Order: sequence, then structure tokens, then C-alpha cells
Amino acid sequence: MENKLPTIKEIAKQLNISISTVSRALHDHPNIGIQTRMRVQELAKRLHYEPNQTAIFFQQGKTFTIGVILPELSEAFFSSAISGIEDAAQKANYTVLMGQSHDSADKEKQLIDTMKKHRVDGLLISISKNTTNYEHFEALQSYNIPIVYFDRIPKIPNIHYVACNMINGTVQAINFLFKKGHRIVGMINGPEKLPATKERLEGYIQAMTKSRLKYDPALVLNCDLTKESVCAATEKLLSGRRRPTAIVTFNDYVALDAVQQAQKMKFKINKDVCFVSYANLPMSNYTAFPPLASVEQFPYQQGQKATETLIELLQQKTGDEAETTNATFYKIILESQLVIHEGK
Amino acid sequence: MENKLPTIKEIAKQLNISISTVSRALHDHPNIGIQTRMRVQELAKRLHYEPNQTAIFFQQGKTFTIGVILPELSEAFFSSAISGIEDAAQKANYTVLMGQSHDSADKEKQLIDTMKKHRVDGLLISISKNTTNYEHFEALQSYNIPIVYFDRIPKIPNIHYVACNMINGTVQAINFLFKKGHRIVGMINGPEKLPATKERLEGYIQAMTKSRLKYDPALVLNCDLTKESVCAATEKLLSGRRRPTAIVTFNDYVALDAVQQAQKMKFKINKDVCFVSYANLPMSNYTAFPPLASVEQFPYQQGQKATETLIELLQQKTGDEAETTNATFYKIILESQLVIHEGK
DNA sequence: GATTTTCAGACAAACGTTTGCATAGAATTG
DNA sequence: CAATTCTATGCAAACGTTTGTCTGAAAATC
Repeated sequence: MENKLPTIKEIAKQLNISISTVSRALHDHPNIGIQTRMRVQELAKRLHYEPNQTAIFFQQGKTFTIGVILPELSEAFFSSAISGIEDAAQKANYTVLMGQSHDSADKEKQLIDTMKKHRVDGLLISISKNTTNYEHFEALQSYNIPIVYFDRIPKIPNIHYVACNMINGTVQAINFLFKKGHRIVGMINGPEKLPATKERLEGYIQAMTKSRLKYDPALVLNCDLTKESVCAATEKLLSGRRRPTAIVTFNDYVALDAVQQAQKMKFKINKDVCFVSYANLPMSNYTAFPPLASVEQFPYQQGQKATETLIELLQQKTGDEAETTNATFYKIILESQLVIHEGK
Repeated sequence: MENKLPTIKEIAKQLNISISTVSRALHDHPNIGIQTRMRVQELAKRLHYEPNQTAIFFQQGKTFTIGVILPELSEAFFSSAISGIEDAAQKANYTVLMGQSHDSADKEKQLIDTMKKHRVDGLLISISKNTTNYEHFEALQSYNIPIVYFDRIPKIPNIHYVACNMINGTVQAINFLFKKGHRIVGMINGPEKLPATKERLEGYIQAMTKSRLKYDPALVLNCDLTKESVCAATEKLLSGRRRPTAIVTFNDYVALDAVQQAQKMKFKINKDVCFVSYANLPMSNYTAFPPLASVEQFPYQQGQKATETLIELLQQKTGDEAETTNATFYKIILESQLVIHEGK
């Protein structure tokens, strides 16, 4: 009892007209007379006809699907971002094929393969923190599959990307601390190679020099975001010669671990030492000592913008076939913004 | 300069053999002589040939894609679940098309449509909390697209599902409280229609009767999981005639809000009143007053199991065409488990 | 050596849709 | 009324792959 789905062919046969007429009638092609058009559309409805998308994908050489590769959905940043992506994609009638790299370069490569196989029209990627080799990304270019990177951007020339400028936010954060009287401000930064890390550092330095304080490299430590390395960094900062009274951490998760470590060292949070961070997680409202302020990076908007950009690229592509000279690259920067929590 | 991707046809032409031979050679079909097979495979490699999956999907009437519809990725439960799904899918060479309903029944319906259009082979669904009408799900049955529900299961007969039995966990949770001396235990339960809510209630009643305590309905309140309703319920419980010294909450998020409300009412947490909940979120480690214990629901495993079940169904389908009498429905229940936090 | 079996490969249909081109008849024009 | 333009429709190719059936030749059988 294989309840075969009705096809355009079936409709044609029942109405004794040609396949092409049916196809055109369903697309409201002006060449088709109003009456046949109606007859077709009615029968289609009656049979619950639905076009076979796989056939269309195949025929058109497009899947109206965009692939998304990101490190880790359980991080609030990315789950927000994917919502922005989904929403923007849906608006343009695209579908999303998603995969998590779990910060493994291998998994990432594998995902790219899968996506390529599935013939996604384009890709949105936030690279894993362990990716050092960018060949597999570049290979895609030759397949003519456009990529828009977001948030975690690889260091390769001539790419499209959407990111959030952390410099300003960092300056804001540090100025905020200055205003509250802090003079020695430490920083627990991220993995050295991440651009995000460099930006935070740059913001830090800018803020320092603007305030005519000297930049003391001993006050800025890197960590690899694991709990151990965060604790180590915290310990080192708080037992150093110049003990900071405030610390800027790479993100809210880092802040949480740093706070715990500081407590373990018998420091009173918000008294002996304060924390400011990045991300602005909703859960911060519930933690024992949320950071006094947090730099918002607008993940939803980043996802949205990246998707819109990609779709624009896709539409461009179908437009000017020959004009491959179209070598402009989108570099979209959103501004971060400090959000102050301490009011409550 | 349209760098046309090479096709099987191209290979055939260059080697002066037929298309079918190439196809078979690439699949290591025994009918093809070893030498031609090699020649084909070598040329394929040299040209960087990759089969056009869209053509294959179309030709085979299968996409090797499974759709996943879930309420909200930003909930830790679901982001874990999707990881389990992804991993299990990948193992069987399936791809995942995901969409969030954001707990909207409309969005859910829309997603089902998209998935249907994309001809996913099967679906994994955790229904939105606002879904009351199950027609669109049932419609899929007639399209012969199998569905496996997980965690949030609709109340319709004859479905496949994977869920976690909350009854046992609830009993464990309440016994745990009894052992600690609590005699009046309240409960802030979820939305009335959710099966999950009913299970928790049943566990509550079972534990009560087993301990020869009377079940007092005034001690069990429902909420719709919004902050306001949680606070209202907490207030009512804590200012009721029989004031509980311990409260079991629907999940960790509810616990967080309830704790805040209790504090606002000047109760000392863990002294005047304790909390126990469900989910076992990692972030609980960082909150001011994490629940003393939490019932783990194994989201990753649920996702994994659901996916495996779906894939089994899919493989079955291709097997016994005629045997539609195969009316066995998978009802897979994982056991929940109480995890005690207070050690630390 | 004649017959059968095996082997290696070719042919062609099928999957469902879109779309450029052709065409028969109707309507319009002069 | 003949010539032209429109209108409504049909025909057939194309997209890339898989797969059932066919065939010619070589190998094995008796």
C-alpha cells in the first residue's frame, strides 16, 4: 500500500494536459489560461500535491540550505547566535544545517565535508579554538561555496566576516572601573591566538594609556578557558606583587571560575577584588557574585547579520555569473557595549 | 570560468566507457574488472570527483537527513540533547536539520512544513509547551515520515518515544529530604498539561504514601515556568498554613527563581527552607544557593537513544515494504537519578 | 569442438521538475 | 480575406545518479 505521493505528472495525466502546463500553472505563469490554471491548482490541492524538493534542488543545483558550523551550542553565546541565524534564514526561505565542532579541528573538517556533500549553498562558520590549519576552508572557495565567518574569525586574507568589536567595550569596562576608584586592574584574557584575545588586550592598553597609566604586562594573563588555567591565572594575579583590585575576565564563565578561586584564597568579592567580564549571560543574575558589569557582544545580532550577508552573497552569485571580479569582501563590525549590573 | 564540477559522465567520456560502468566502478561492484575499476578510481581522484548528493537524494528518494524540532536551544537540556542526536546521527551517516519552536505552536507547525519540504527521512520532536493540537504531527504519519518524540511527548496513541521516567527520581528526591528530617515538603510543579508535570506529581504522591504521610494537595502548586508564576507559587507556599521546610521544584531554573523569592521574603536558604530540583545544570555549581540535590534526566542519552531508534525505524522501512502490519511502537524509558550536591 | 557458463561491460529507463522552443488555433490587423 | 500577432499549450531536453536487463566474448564443461 505504498501511498505514492502525487507528482506533477500524475496531475497532468488526470487532467489530460502536459506536464509543463501543470508546472507553469502551479507557478502562476501568465502563459497559462485562467481556467486550466484553476483546474490544475484545484486538483493539486485535492491530491495534497507537494513539490518534491529533492527534485527541485537537484534540478536547480541549489538546496536553499545554509550550513552552520560552530564550536559549542551549550555556550549561551552560540545558542543565541543560532537563533539569529535561524530567524534570518527563515525569512529568506533558507534552511539551516547545523553542526558543532566541540572545538575540535578534526570534527570541524569532517563537518565541512558533510556540508559540502549536502551541497549547502553557503556556510556560516565560527571556528574552533583549536583550528590552526585553514586549508579546508580555503578549499571551499574553489567549490564556489561562499563562507561568512562570525565571531571567531580565522586569520586568512580575503574573507567575509561579521564580528563584534571588543576594543570599545573593553575601554568602557576599564573606564567604568577607573570611575569606581580602581587603579590596578588585572586581566584574565583568552587563548593567545584568538583575535578576540588580541582585541581585549588592545582595548586594555588603549584604556590604560588614555588614562595616563602605564601598561603593566604582568597584570594581563592568558588562559585557555579551562577551569584549571583560569584558577592558575587568578591565583597568580592575586598573589602578585601589584595586586589588582579589579579583574577583567575573558567572559562570564571565566569570571565564575575566577570568583571561586578568589574566594578560595579568602578574598572578599566586591570588596577586596571586583570582576568585570564579557558576554552578559542571563544566568549571571543568579550567581553568588555576578560580575559588576559585562560587555555585551550581541550574539543574536551577529548571527542574524552574518546570515543576511551570506544570503546576499548567494543572490549576487546567481546574478552576475561572469563577473567573478567581484572581489569585495564584507567585513561587518558590530559595536560591543558595557552593561552595568550592580544596580540591583 | 564556471569551474564545473566533474560528473560521472565526464569520467565516462574521458575513459571511453559507459556511465554505468563508472558508477559501478566507484562502488566497487564486482562486475567491473579490476583494471577498469582502478582506472576509474584514479581519474576520479585526479579530477576531485565528488558525487552530487542532491542527485543521489533525488534518485533514491531519501535524503539521509533527520529533522529535529525542539523548543529552545538555550535551555541546557536541549543543547545537550542535540549533541547526543548529532553524535548518534553522524555515526549512522545521517545529517541533522534543526529548528527551534521557541515554544510556539505556530512556529512548530511551520517547521514541520519546512522539514517535510526538505524531505527529511524522519523526525525527532520535543513538543512545544503550548502545543495542544496534534494534527500536523499525525499528518506526517500519512506521509510515511516516522517520528520519534523525546522528552516532551504529546498525548496521542501509537507513537514512538524516548523519555525519562521522573517518578523514581522524584521518589528518591523526597526520600532524600525525609532522611534529612523534613516532614513538610512542598512542590512547585510545571504546567498542568505536561506529562512531565504529572509524573512529578505521581512521584510525590507515591513517596508520601510510602512514608505513611498524607498527601496534602495544598503543598503542590503548578506554575507556567515564567518567573512571575514561580514567584507567586513560592510566596503562596511559604506563607501558607502548613509551611514547607523543603520544596521540590520543576527544574533548576524554577529553583533559581524560587530561591530568589524566598530570600526576598527573608527566609534563610538551606536553613528555613531547602530546595531540590530537576536537571542538574552545570551552572548550579556557581549559583549562590544551588539546590541540595537535583534529578538528572540524561538529555544527551535521551537524544542519542531517540536518534538510534529513529534510524532503526528508517532501516526497517526500507526492508519490509509490504509488512505495514509492523505496528509495534517504541516506548523507551530511561531512569532518572538523584544527584546530591551538598557534599561540597 | 560444440555447448554452457561466467565475466565485463553497455544500454536505457527512471526519479520529478523546470524551461527554451515549437505550434495550432484564435484574435487582431490592414 | 490574407497576413500578422497573441494566447494557450505541448514537446523534449536537461540535471546526475542508480540499477535491471541485455550482449559479446572468453572460459569452462562435457
